[in-house]
Amino acid sequence: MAGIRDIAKKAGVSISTVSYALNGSSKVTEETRAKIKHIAMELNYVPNLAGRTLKKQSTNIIAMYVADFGGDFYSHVIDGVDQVLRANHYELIVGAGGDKSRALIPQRFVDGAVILDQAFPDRLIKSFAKQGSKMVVMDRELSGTNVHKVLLDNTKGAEQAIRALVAAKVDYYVFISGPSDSYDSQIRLQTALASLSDKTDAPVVVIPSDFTIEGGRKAAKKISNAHLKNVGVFALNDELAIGLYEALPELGYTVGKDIKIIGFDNDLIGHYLTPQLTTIDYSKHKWGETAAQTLIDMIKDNGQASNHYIETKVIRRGSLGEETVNHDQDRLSHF
Amino acid sequence: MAGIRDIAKKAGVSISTVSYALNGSSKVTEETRAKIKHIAMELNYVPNLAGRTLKKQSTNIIAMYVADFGGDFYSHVIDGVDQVLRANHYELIVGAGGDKSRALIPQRFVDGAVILDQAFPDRLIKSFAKQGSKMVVMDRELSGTNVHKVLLDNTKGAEQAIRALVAAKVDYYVFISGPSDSYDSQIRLQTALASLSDKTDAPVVVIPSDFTIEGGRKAAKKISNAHLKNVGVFALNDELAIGLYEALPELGYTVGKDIKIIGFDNDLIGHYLTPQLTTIDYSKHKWGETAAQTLIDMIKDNGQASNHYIETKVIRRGSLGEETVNHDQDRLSHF
DNA sequence: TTGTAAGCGTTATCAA
DNA sequence: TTGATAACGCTTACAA
Repeated sequence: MAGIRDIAKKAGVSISTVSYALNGSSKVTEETRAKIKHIAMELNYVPNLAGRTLKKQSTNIIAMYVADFGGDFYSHVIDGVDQVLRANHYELIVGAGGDKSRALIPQRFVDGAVILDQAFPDRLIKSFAKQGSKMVVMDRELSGTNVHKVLLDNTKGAEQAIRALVAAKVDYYVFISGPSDSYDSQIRLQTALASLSDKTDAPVVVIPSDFTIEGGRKAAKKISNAHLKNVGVFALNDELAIGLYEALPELGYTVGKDIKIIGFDNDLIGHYLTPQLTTIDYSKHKWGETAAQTLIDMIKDNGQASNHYIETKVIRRGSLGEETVNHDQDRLSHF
Repeated sequence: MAGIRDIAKKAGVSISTVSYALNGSSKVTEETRAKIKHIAMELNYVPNLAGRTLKKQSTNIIAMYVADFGGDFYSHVIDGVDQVLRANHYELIVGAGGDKSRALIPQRFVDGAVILDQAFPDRLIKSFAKQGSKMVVMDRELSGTNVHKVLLDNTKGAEQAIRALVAAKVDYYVFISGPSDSYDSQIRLQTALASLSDKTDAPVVVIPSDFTIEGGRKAAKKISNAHLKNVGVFALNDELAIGLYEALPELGYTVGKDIKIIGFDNDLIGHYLTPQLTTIDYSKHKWGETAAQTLIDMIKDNGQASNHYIETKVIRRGSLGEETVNHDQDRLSHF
């Protein structure tokens, strides 16, 4: 492992000259710089990040934390984050969850963090912030010094979902929720309940679930057991809706006819279901971009940073019944 | 940012005592240790990783590089990697692609790397290996000092696919390939061609493509333009097959009837297509586990490390025609 | 233009 | 059992 000293020795100069030459300082002859660069190349020199970090107290690396890598979701968000960071000369690493990788933040191995992982405790975020680490959260109501939030506009999204569902003229309503500690689930459910009671007196059943396909299957059984017909379901995410699609046929329901479904997230799979799933869409990519930009603003400390909300819109497809479908917008809707 | 010196000062001891106390050395009274730990906690002390790394020359962090985070694929592989690393007290970070994050390897920011990204140049891997970095590759034929490979058994998988396709009794064969620089694609295509010519003299058309859904759509048009009927398609990955499913109906084809399709990868979406997609499956999770274990063996240098191949199997579903389907094994097949 | 030397936060050797 | 100190690889102020 060649270091700066090896280069210095071989070039017959001091280590500071090497450092200057390699870091593009103008204090050095183009001639010596050339010589030094040549030798560095020969020796396969790579600067040791630990040494540099120790001195500079910054790494230009940003960490992002996600709950998992599954499904057609995180990839777009991460991509958005990555793109903006790259344009600003930051490097992105993604934490695969777990306690130890979270420690990279206070350990100063990263200059900042983007958090989209409900399992990342509020307590830790607050404590890191107090110690001066900059963070952007995408999954909770939390902001203050060193923490900003960039959230999905769950409220608007849930309202749009309810409006679409009410327009489908059903007799009963069912809301299937996510885990109780999910911020998204809480807001969507709360808004949906309020919004529905504004519009109709029809009965609504809430089925607590967990945002998984399996949860959707179980919910289907509950709906069937309650003998509900002509029912409108707001599945608070698309995975639940997928589970419904899997279980409903054998329970004697036909999606789009005696059961109308709207989801949330515009998961790619919804496009392949029959009938296609009506859902609430938003730009995952832009969400990521905005989060990254906010973090950069915080780090550069130019006073630009602020909290943000990401817009939602309805993707109308067959699951609410044929009459409401609009096929045109479909193909491009995943981004 | 409290450091080890702050603690020492406050405790009225030397910094070395603090270091010993915090690192569980037996050279220190339980009493002083308790006192020091208490103060450390009070000051929100977190060891600075750069300082520690500089001294210890290892971080216990492993990097994994993937091409992207999309689809129902990487999550399982990453999960397998993560699980094994965690059990061995290593931390996983995932590189979102891009030049700079690759530099983390020679910079000794990480103790080793798992590479599943065709865009990561061979040249770099070899050069890093020469400088002493340990790596496991999952996407190419490359091994030697400091590099081992853990590969999918593409050969066996392709043979299985061809055997299944031939059994479906078609008149023509079409192979749709991935990008020409993809190792997986190369092996699958090469094996498929050899295997088919062993079994039949029926004509085979090779359509070069790119492993994307869009690529599959385009391939469908080519098949239609060639006026092929009763054709058996080996889509070298499932995304291509999905593209076929999207485009074929409007071209007058019915999957499972006049066109039989087999894919590769067992993507989750294949389960939701009509008819369900027959495909080649393998344990993505185990693949990741094996790669991680191999890397750990290399780092611990216990002579255990070796190259590995991951087994494949056929998931029979409707796309080869009804008679070959076996529904039982389906639900559990994603893992 | 180049060299000397201090210092970043930690660990580990040696002496007390 | 504890403390003083060198060392890790690099950057940078200051001296030459």
